[in-house]
Amino acid sequence: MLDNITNPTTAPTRPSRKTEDLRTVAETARRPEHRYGNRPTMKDVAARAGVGLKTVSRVVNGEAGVTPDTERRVQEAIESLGFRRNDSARVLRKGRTASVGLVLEDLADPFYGPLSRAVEEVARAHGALLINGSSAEDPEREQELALALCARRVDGLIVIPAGHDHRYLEPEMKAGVATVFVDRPAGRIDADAVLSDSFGGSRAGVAHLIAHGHRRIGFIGDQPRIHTATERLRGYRAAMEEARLDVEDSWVSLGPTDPERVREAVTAMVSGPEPVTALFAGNNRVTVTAVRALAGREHPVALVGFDDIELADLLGITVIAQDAAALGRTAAERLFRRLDGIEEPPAQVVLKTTLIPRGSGEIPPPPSA
Amino acid sequence: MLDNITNPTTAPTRPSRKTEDLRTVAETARRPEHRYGNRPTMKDVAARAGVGLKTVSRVVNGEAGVTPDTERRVQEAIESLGFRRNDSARVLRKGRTASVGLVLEDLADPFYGPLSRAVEEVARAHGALLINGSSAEDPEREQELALALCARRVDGLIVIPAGHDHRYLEPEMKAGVATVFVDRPAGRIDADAVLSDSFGGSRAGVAHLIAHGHRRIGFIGDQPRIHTATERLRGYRAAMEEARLDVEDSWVSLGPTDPERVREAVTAMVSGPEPVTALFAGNNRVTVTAVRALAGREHPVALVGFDDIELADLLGITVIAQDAAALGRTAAERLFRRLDGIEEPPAQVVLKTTLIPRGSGEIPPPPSA
DNA sequence: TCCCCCTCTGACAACGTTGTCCAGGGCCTA
DNA sequence: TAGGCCCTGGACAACGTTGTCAGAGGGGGA
Repeated sequence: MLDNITNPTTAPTRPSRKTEDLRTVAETARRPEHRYGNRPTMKDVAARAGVGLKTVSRVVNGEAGVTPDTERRVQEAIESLGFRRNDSARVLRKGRTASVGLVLEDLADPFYGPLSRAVEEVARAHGALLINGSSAEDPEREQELALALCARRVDGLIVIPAGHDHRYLEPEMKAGVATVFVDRPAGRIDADAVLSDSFGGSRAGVAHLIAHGHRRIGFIGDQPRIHTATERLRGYRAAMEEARLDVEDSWVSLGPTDPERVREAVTAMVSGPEPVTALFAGNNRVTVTAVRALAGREHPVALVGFDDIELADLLGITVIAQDAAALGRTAAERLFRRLDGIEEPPAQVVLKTTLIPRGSGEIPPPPSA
Repeated sequence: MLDNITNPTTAPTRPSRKTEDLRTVAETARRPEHRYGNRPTMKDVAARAGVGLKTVSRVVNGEAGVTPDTERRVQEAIESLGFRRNDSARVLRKGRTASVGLVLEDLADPFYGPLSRAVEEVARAHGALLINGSSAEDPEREQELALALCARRVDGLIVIPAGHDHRYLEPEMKAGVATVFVDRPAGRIDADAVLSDSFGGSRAGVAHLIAHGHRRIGFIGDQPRIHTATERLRGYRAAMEEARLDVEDSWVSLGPTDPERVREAVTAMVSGPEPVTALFAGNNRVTVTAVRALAGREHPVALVGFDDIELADLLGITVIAQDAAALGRTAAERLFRRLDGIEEPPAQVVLKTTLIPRGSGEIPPPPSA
């Protein structure tokens, strides 16, 4: 898949007796035009400056032991040739790439933007670049991406898991790729993870609704194979149980979070003879669709959503906020501590969530209910 | 800056007469523990499988010319050693990295998430990975990032410029780094660019307000050194001029888009003896703050914002929408066409914007005005 | 004057992979 | 059975950089 590095349809090796001919072909093939566009190398710089290769290397890397005069000559040669060090070669030689990989679900999701940015900032502070890819919630794609990053020899990997089995990363981790999971724990391996308190947050949100008088509360969440989805459902059930409220099957809906599915689920729960009076939305996408679906209903339905959303303050949406940037930052810091050689057993860090009441969660149930 | 690839404080080269000693030191240093964690190489695989190096390479790359039996032996060796090809070395040898760089302003900005994702998808379709970095609107950081990416020998570069002088990229582009600018044009060099129609969109938005009866319209935009900011202001002025409306100095405010500054600007414009009756917001961040600042005012102020925003439909905010994903996709496609060797003169592609009326832009001015 | 040491410099190998080319063996044909 | 061809496999160099080490040159002390 991620494999089609140019395969420049090599000239058919038709045999020939004349070595000169072959030599010519070889020479031509050896320097295809787009090979780095024939960029100057340190060797070229050295030749131009009339110094040795290693001296150029020293200048480029600011190592000590070069006379000012020599350094100047080298610098001039660098300037005039437009030389730029080839970090690919450097990486090969040094064994560290100064880059980390981030596998997330969807870079376009407003939840992951700040997370990714936070990781990037920490990486930058450590002089590393960030390569990121979206798994689109597809375990196979997650694996493909993560392994491609390992093949690039990223120093570390931050993964927001789509799948539930990460044993495929074991050889990589053993080989020294620092790995931290975020937002969801790793499956079937022992690894660092940084999570939000989905269970606790959800329980608090549902308890909030119960405290405002609701007894019939619906839960709409993501697909059950996603860890946070089931954790949040667990929080919902826990809160209901603690209030000694039964949960009817029709009050719970897990599944894809596309608008159509969510809209249907919302409509089903708030209609009928015995509708729910409040909804708990399992993530930002669900919340958004729920708000749209509920807008303009005559009997307002209370709503609490997991994840904060831009403009939620203006719309008065009560949410359980998690700090995406903090997730990313914490994970990245842990990653770099590992890269700095600190040995600790793998651990899970759980970040607290915050209930932000803004109105939608404080709507009381209709008197009839 | 991006330079601190491990510098493993080399053992002080204290001179010694005993060559054996030095040899030992050298051997130890040659294989520092964390050098790829001593990963197996093709050589190791070859030894284990009892075949030649090149044969392993052939198997790994799925090249023809290996007997099924040999292939099986090699595969087994790969499995049992946990071998994974080192793409760093591959890249060095092949000259193409199958990766592209994306320099944007802020990955956490909801406008850039979809853009970045779109670039990623196109890259993925071409078997390339995406390295991205945020310039934080700092020209120096943009340059640092772009050049670091070039040093990594990315095949191509997509840049959302923060600065106005991109001559620093000329040697890179000459050396074959395909480069496409997005959202804003390149400065002082001739290069591909994919833009939204800031001028036209802004003009249409302001004309929309004028058509609804407004005569006193304010413009709040980003810093004047940002191309889109001045283009949108130009669109504002054009619309006003076409309607033969004078623009008072106090109606125009350009500057940083942090909430404090924007809030002050909004307040200043809508207060006083002769307030504006409508506002045009120069980008998503301004729009958001403007909506907050205007919320709860007794006399509603009309508002049109540049960039669509999540939930804007529910809040009834009229916007000039641009398609961030299309920007990214178009730019990436152009990039890969260049990488495929298509030679065309650099061109600017301008994508249309869409006016989406949702209410806030259709509020008439108060009768008194 | 000679020797030692220190500073600066460059030759060389190595990083792990792939492209080129050659060799050996099996098979087919004459 | 010999000759030629194809198929498979391997030796080797090269990609561009950095670490090691040795040599050249100069200065200072004995």
